[in-house]
Amino acid sequence: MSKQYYADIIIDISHENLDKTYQYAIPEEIVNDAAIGALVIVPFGKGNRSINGYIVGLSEVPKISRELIKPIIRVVTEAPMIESHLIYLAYWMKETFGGTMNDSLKAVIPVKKAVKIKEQRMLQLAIDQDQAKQLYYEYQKKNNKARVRLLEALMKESILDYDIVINKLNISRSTLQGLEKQGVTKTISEQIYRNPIKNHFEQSGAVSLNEEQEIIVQDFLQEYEAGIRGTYLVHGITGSGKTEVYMEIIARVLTMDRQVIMLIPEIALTYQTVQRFYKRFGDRVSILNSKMSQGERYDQSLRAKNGDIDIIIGPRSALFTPFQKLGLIIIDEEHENSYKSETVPKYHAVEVARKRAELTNASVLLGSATPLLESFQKAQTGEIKYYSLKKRAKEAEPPRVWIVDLREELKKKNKSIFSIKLKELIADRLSKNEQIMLFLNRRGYAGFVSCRSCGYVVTCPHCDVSLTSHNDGTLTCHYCGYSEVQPANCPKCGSKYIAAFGTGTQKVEELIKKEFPDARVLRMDTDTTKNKGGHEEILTSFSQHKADILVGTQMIVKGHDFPKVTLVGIIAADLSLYCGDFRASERTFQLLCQAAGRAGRDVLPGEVVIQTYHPEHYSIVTAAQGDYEAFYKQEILYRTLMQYPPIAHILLLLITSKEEEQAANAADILGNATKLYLDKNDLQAQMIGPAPAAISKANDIYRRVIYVKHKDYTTLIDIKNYIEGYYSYSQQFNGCNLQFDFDPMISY
DNA sequence: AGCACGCCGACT
DNA sequence: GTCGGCGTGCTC
Repeated sequence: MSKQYYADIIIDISHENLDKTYQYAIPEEIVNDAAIGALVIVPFGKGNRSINGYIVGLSEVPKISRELIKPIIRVVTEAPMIESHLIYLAYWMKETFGGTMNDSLKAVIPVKKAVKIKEQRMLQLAIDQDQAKQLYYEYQKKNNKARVRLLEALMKESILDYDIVINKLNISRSTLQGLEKQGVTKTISEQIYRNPIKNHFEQSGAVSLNEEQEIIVQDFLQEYEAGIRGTYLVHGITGSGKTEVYMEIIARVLTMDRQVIMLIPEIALTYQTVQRFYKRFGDRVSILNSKMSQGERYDQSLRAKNGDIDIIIGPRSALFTPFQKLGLIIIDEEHENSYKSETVPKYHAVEVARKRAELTNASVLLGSATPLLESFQKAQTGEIKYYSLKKRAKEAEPPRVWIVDLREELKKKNKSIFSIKLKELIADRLSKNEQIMLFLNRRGYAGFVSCRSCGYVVTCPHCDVSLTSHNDGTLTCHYCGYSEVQPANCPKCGSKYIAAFGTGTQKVEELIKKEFPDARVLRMDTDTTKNKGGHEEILTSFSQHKADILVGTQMIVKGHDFPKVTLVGIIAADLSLYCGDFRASERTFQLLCQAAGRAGRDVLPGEVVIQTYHPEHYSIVTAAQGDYEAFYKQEILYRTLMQYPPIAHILLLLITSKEEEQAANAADILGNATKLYLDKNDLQAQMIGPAPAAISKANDIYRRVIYVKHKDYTTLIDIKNYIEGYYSYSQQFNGCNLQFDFDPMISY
């Protein structure tokens, strides 16, 4: 007799109580078909009624007593469903990026709870008032308390919300069922799709492409129509018209009866972008964004599944839109950090997109002005196909870039945060009535408060970070939101010389107002964009020239075109350069390129001032020249030397616990286990740690990290699997949490 | 969601 | 006793 296998199955009934897995036995004759993701029919409940389910896990061990486990009736092999694809994708994500199957399923399958929100169920009388009255007395006589309660309510209000009836009126489902069967009441469920797009746009046809764009479109489509599928990278400088290329390609893919997912960074999901797509593709397009309710998101995925739409535009999560005939996934600005998930499984959208495309015979199109080093390297080796767009679509001249050495400024006795050059150019633009953007790289450097006599820094009592000072005299923690009043005296030495240091956006705004009292200044940061439309509001009023200067962080350099901006000032370019992260140079380069790209988008020529203490650093020099390839050559050298991604790969283990000792112990144990595993298997991997994380405490939770470096990603996955197994079988990690991150994009 | 079990008042 | 209404809890 051969071995008995078991399958974990999620039941295809939309109900919270059933939102878990059940174990079924796999009959021997269907073992080969019972793969993860497969649609199966299983007996369920007391009456063993046949119900659809999906296999989400396989094992050889029964989790409950064997007698209770029923066998699977059959595997449905005829029609592979999108659900099967997505569940398999979830399984692949779990294996590749770590975490449980549950974590992965949550990322991939829209929340089941949303079904309730979507289905606005109402309860109505199925009989007229007179009959109702009669029944009412009858029930009263029979002392049917629940029925009396319900009828009373229904006679007063002819239509009631189903949930209110159950919860507020305390009517159980069995009561309702009885009445429904007798034809006293009826439930009506309306499925109202919430189409997030309210306005109707005028349709517009194809646009004319320039030669560069045309070549890319033709080449891509030629391969596509020949049935070739792959990954493509469009490397196009800012303003080179990548979006037009996408639209042409999308239009053609649609005519071939395939559907399209287009990912864009949340921050770029502006009215402008969406509008362009609606104009071109009408109501076959839908969008997904974080401001939408769960119900709205669920609706979109349902519309996609039913084939009511062909294009979905959205952030990372749109990757899992259940299109039946997916033909193309586009990832715009593929270098953006937001494409990496911050929660388990910590996947990167580019990798998952390539996997999903592989499963559904689709192509992937990546676009960026500053591609991920990973992607560009793959383009170099030919693993993905490379296209470049070098011309600015509007024939605008590239901006003139000035690198200002801040050390020289000090020598010239200029103590202001604005260099002489920058001040001169600001004054010039103000006089010409043109606009200016001042960009501040805020990372870990927003006005922390320290004592000038003893050096004490005010830190968050719950997190291992310094507090940030705000104009209203409070100090806030950006990790947990903790806030306190700024002390007048140093809590440690009592000195009154305690003040905010560093340059926050507020500070820059203040200083600008001092230097140029007549300039109208707008500030954009997390403070001013807190309320709903804050973001859009500020950008709109700036584009309408209601202000001369826009001061802000990262967010001002992404998306949005401002034709009248002819000067971009980068206050301190190297703030992101030495943050102890192997991607620091790459990120600095990206930010500088983006910021520079904001200047002179239209006919007016633009200028950029980069202020830095490291004018000779290659990421600053190459960014000033707008030379990606030069940057790449330097950076890949560094990555090779240090064995960093994409040359080698990194597996990060994050161990957290409310107790510092527990976290430390667990990290030590896992460190030893890892070391043993590496030695035993003779793996030439490098292990760093265990050590406290850079942010060693966040929200009162202590954090330890272990890094493992190795040439092969697959080896790291093996290591992860081993540690994951070790961790889950061992009892000694109570109160701890373990997370994995491959080739991290953020510092821990 | 669907089903059964057990409690309770009412009726024969 | 027994029947029907009603609430609750479980489903591999």
